[in-house]
Amino acid sequence: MGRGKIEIKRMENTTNRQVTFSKRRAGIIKKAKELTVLCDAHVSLILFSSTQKLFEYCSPTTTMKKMIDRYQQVTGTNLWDSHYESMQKEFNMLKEKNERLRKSIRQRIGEDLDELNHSELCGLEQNLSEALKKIRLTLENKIKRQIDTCRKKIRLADDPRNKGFRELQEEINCSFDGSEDKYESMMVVRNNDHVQLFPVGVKPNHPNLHEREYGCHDLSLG
Amino acid sequence: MGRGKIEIKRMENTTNRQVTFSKRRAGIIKKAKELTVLCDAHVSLILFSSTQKLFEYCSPTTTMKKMIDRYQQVTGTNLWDSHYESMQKEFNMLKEKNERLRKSIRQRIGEDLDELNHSELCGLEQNLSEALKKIRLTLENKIKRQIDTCRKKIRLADDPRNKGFRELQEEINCSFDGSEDKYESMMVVRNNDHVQLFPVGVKPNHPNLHEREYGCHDLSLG
DNA sequence: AACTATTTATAAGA
DNA sequence: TTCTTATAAATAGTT
Repeated sequence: MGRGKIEIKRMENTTNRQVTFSKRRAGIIKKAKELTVLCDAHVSLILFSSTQKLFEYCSPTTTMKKMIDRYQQVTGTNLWDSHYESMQKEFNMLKEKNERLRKSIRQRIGEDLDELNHSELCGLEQNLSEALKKIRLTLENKIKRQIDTCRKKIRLADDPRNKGFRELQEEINCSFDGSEDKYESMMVVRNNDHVQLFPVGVKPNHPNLHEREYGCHDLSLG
Repeated sequence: MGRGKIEIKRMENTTNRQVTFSKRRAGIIKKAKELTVLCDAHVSLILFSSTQKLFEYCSPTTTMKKMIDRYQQVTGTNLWDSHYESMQKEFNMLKEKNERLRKSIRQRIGEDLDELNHSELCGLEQNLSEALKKIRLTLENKIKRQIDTCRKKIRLADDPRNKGFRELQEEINCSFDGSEDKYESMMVVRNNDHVQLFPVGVKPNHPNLHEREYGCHDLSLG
């Protein structure tokens, strides 16, 4: 049914194959709908294109699950059990992966180091060193940007041509105890190539405060 | 397509309905076959007539079970939910946890740092610093112990009261290029409070060797 | 189940 | 992709 007759065999031209799939997919789904309505039938249709895209139709009088349940009942095949098995497998794999990730983090915290041999310890040391460099750089850049912004505002405020000094000052305070970062001020201590940053704020400055804070966000391994 | 046009609504005449079901059933199954072959698609079709009779088609390149498994994988709907609801929940929780662990590791490698606010960055910095201290301490202790062991053995070997010098010497070599640690010797470079260790061995000493080795063990997040 | 007038689906082209 | 249209295919009503 078309301009010419075609042989029913795999269409070699990819574009053609995809276009034909689109058209015939629409056709078969229409047929399924008509069959449902005209003949009071229950129809479920699952299609995967050659590009692995999913299309489906299911009579509105039923659901995919009901159709499959019924299919099993009639055919006697039990699809659930084998599915349960495969799910169990996936589950265990995920668990293993999870354990490996936890172990990696524990080692990155400095625990369970005895299990590593020398070469692995060296690798870990190097890896953490580099990470630390990146983190300190990020931190430093962040501070620098904020200090710059601050300076600009102060310069603006100090300029005698500018009126509304009070309002500007308030703005500065606003942006400084930052809704974004929740700290008020920062102490930067530089020793060798190492920058240490201490937030100075109204919050009680427990020595392990940061660790616990970070922990809250990302180390809750439970 | 027929002697007359029909309206798409339930056919009231039972005989007619059943005849039409037969004809259209054959039609839709033929379409499913053609779609399979022409477009290299995977098709599964389940039909229940109004008399509850089952008919089915499945592309010969797959099976009903595979189609259903794939269907739920793609849709995420879990047809088996009612059977294995609790397992599904656990599975999803595990998946989420997994994602959080990965993110934590990425940050500990120095990636995705922009997502952290200042306080979190400080915490991470402190956390890594401390971990690094522990790792370096462990590494140093390991070396020290090995050097001590070595010294003892040499002292023993040098003692003129001891016979079998050659055997002892071999034992020393054995424990030194260690089945455990797979390196032959170590260079310890101390600068400030920072100890850097360079394995000196027969293996080609690529600058990123450790990182890659460690990566093999613990950073394979896939 | 077979026939056939018609409708419908669609292949190729725009 | 979407529309057009000539033609093939499906099928409703009939036998």
